[in-house]
Amino acid sequence: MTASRALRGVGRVDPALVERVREAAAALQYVPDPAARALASARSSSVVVLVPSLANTVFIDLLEAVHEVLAPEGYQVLIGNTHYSRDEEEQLLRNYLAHRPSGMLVTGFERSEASRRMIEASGVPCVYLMELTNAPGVHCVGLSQLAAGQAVTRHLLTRGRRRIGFVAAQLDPRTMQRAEGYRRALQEVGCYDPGLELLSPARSSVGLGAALFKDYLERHPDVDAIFFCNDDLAQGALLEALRRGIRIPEQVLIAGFNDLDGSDCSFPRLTTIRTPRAEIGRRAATMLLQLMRGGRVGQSAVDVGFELVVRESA
Amino acid sequence: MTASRALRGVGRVDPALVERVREAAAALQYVPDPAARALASARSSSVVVLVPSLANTVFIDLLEAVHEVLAPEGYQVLIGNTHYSRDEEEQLLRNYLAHRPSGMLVTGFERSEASRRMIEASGVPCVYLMELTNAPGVHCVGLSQLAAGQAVTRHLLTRGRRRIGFVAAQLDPRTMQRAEGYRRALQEVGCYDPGLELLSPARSSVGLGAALFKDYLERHPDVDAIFFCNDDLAQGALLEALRRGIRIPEQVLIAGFNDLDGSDCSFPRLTTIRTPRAEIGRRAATMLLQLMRGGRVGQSAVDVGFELVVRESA
DNA sequence: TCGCGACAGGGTAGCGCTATCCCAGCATGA
DNA sequence: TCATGCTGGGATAGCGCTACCCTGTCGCGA
Repeated sequence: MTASRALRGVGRVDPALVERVREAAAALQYVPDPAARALASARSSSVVVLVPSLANTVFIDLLEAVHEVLAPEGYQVLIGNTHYSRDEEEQLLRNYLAHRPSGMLVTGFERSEASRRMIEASGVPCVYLMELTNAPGVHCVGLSQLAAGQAVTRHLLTRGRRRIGFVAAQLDPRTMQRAEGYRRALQEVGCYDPGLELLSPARSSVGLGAALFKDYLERHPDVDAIFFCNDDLAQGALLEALRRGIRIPEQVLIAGFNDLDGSDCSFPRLTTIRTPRAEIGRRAATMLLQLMRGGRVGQSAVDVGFELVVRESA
Repeated sequence: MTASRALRGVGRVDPALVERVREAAAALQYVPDPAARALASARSSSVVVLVPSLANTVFIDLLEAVHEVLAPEGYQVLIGNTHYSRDEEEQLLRNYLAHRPSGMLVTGFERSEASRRMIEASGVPCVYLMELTNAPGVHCVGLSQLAAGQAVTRHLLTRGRRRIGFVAAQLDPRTMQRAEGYRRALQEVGCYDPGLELLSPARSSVGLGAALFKDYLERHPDVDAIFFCNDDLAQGALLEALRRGIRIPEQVLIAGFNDLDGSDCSFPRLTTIRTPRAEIGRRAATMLLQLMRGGRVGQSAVDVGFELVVRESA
């Protein structure tokens, strides 16, 4: 029992004894059995992180930051990929909660009622990622996707454009919030035209961006600016424009979202929103750490903001 | 005990009883405790996968495929990111092996002696990914990176080019094997010039590709073809060429590696090697499944091959 | 001197499963 | 008839930790 306490650094053990126990453990190459630990304490040292995709580097950056904060504290990060599916998320939750994680980080607020109940009933501390809410007692770190979408659209408006399109894929909740920001910005100046929205449920990719851009121009030859919900789509559009001899930004302004790899050297360079996903990961993990230790956190909703990066494409 | 057997589907239990147990479990919302299971059986239902990076989508595709095979069999996939570091890999192995995984999938063969010994001593079935060896008793699924590098270079030679450069970043073992393929192909025709290799240890990215391409042209204005070790670098080079008015493929042929997202619609479209990483994941997971069940596998080294995809850039 | 609390250290009893042995019942063949 | 083996089902004893409680010692104030 004393050895257990010494190694875990809990309770009061003579520092000299702690040292001796450490040495003995090292000499014996002793490594605690996490299964036995979890069984005895009804709590594992793992933290579950649920993200909707690994193909979008936004979540890779986020996971990286989470790992950087939690690994040194001795937590195991379990990555769950929901593939943007409520059913898969529910399945993952069922599986992972059986492991009695110490904490959870989950993306967004939209999920099945069963998932919601499982999170609630588990009593496991949980921090929500990417989006914000002011519901009391809900811990979250994110940014207003709506405000960011609005900012992009307003920027396009300040450039004098009025026929501004919105092209999206994947159609996850955050994309739809950006769409809402786009709508509001245009409604404010009386320029909103629902016909200028193109929403594709397909998986986002550079190739899809090129294809959607081509379709879009055929349907709306008069468009003078397009806001793509993610940079990969916008990058594809820039390439397609190049191929078809459409001058960007002269003929059409192009804006993206997320500032992904390559957006700073595309041709032309892409105007976009830089989302601080590493900071989201870091702050969410730090907040979770406080919750897991039973502490109260100062601010339960942290807005990390966003940055409009104006480059040549708009 | 009978209930345990019924739910796990092992041993001989009357089918009618199995059904009754299932129903009772469902009614009670019973979920087995994985910690207790692991403690009692000295084996967890998790499989560890070690990859060197999540930023390279090659590994995302691979993980996806692995998950698709193992999840339905009831295995938990634990993702470990070694960040191309031997020390981190060693740390991860130490941590993960304590969980007594049922199996492991690890990338490549180059690792610290301590890591090698841990894998050996653990007795956990292990399949190596991405590369090939004909060492007996070693299970691996991959492709000859050397042959692939050679194929790209030979293709550039068939296009009549002789001053062929090689530009690489990250410099992981697989990149160096591609470099070796490049060298051999050129040596075969007496065109090898070590001065035409540019090896950067920096993290691979589109932006880096653009920067390296610029540097490279300044140092080697006479180069007539460049083989980039990864598509992101090559995509960056294409963009930089566009910016500087360098005509691809007329002035310089550009070839990449991996056929990543966007390479099929870059300007010009990128000639590259398509690596079947999803197949690697699938076959490695399937092989591991056999090993975990104690079965022998037919072929211990599976070569999934590669495909030269000839597009406009070369 | 004594009572009391603080403190370091340790004993005991599980946590929820499964490996292993055991047993009753039945069919089989010599 | 009985030894034999097979089959389905169950009893028992841990797996390696930690929560909880207990003991002995020491310092301090009354």
